[in-house]
Amino acid sequence: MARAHWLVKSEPFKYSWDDLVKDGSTYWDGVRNYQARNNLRAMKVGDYAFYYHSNEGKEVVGIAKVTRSAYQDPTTDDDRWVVVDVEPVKPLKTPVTLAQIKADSKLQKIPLVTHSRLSVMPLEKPDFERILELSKIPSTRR
DNA sequence: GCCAACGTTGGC
DNA sequence: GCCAACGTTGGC
Repeated sequence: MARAHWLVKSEPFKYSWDDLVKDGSTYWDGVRNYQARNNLRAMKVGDYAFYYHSNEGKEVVGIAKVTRSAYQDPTTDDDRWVVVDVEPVKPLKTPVTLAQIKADSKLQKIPLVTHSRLSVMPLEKPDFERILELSKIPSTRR
């Protein structure tokens, strides 16, 4: 089956891209929303996920890879919640901001725009690639 | 810091 | 099972 694409959000002061790079890998905890949880469960080893900084920055900063599929969240006894393991793949050349995504005619339907509170969301491949394209535009030309 | 949007909880 | 109240998230 083809690799799936995702976007995960983190508040950078809680756990930033740099933290992930520093740690080498982490488990993605803290999801307490059923829809996001279901998305976590659908992730497979090898899937790519954009790493988005919410609140501070509000931009996609890097690409992470799923290294272990969903298992019981070690931070709670509540068996409704799961985590996945992720590791950094590479940072985006230039971050892609929410404003850019909102302004892009091809990206109007992605959950980040239509469903802003969802913290783990699937992305269609063309949308994933479109965001990658945007990240190649140097910030000086924006 | 405010507030809108949305999800969850709990009373009935 | 409905819906009002409440809490949380996240953009601005």
